[in-house]
Amino acid sequence: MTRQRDIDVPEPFDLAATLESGQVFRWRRVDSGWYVGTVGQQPVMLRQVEEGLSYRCEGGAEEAVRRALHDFLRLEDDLRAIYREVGDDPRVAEAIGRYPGLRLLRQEPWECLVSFVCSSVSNIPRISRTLEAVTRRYGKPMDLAGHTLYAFPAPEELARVGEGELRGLGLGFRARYVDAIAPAQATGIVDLAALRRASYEEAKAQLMSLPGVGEKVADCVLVFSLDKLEGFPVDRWIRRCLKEWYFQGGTISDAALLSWAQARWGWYAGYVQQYLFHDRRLAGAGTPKT
DNA sequence: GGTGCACCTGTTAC
DNA sequence: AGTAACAGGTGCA
Repeated sequence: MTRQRDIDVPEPFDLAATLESGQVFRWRRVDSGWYVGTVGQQPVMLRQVEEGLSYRCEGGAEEAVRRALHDFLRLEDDLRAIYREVGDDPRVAEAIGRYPGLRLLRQEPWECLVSFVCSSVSNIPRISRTLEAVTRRYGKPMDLAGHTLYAFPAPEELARVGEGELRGLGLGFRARYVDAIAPAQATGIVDLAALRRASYEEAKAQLMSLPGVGEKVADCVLVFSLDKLEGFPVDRWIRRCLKEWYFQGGTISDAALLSWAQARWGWYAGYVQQYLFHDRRLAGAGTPKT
């Protein structure tokens, strides 16, 4: 039996911008403002309403889901305070002004890791499609209010699949990485949960020891799932807009851009990156080539 | 430490 | 219609 509840959320809050800003790839909009996805292993529906946020879940799970949502949506983050800290930068202020209420999410580290390994030289629609294919094929199916969704397969489950089959699902050259990372997780070579308590540098070094995980993917996993908000993923879009806005289009390495951004924005770097990325991507301001 | 290239594959641009 | 360029990068010479 599906139950519906409401939850208070801090202002500002924008569910659509948050779920559609390229942090998560398996949430989908269904009808009349409702989104369906999973939080933890639970199927959940979310809809923003005037008074806050409504959620639907399986009866009996209401309280657990409420707590999980608080975690997932990072409701403890005070966006107004963050805006005060970084809003003195006109470019950042502009992006904030266009998407007030866009929040970082606190994702399940394993799914987040696989997602961003699969993101390299790809695009959001394709990432969504291939992750959806993987979960349909190997994830446990669940039903909520007539919608079928799938749990993200555990490392042990993906470890049994094999590279060839992953390629068949559309992962391309990324299949080799996932095929190597899954057994490493399954056997505990890297303990993602423990990385939450490690320093940014230590956690990043461990992530980058995995095949298919470089600076950029590591920072995505750190910001989106491991509470390291000082991470600052430098992708094509960010590289381009930073060079253009702050370096007069000059030559500067990704490593230098990263240090510069972290020195400038500190713990808020992850938030700034997400606003700049989302804004730049939707603005479609020219196609970056390097 | 920097540069150049290959890597899958679906879209989009000429 | 055919082809090239491009996409939330990474690994390796």
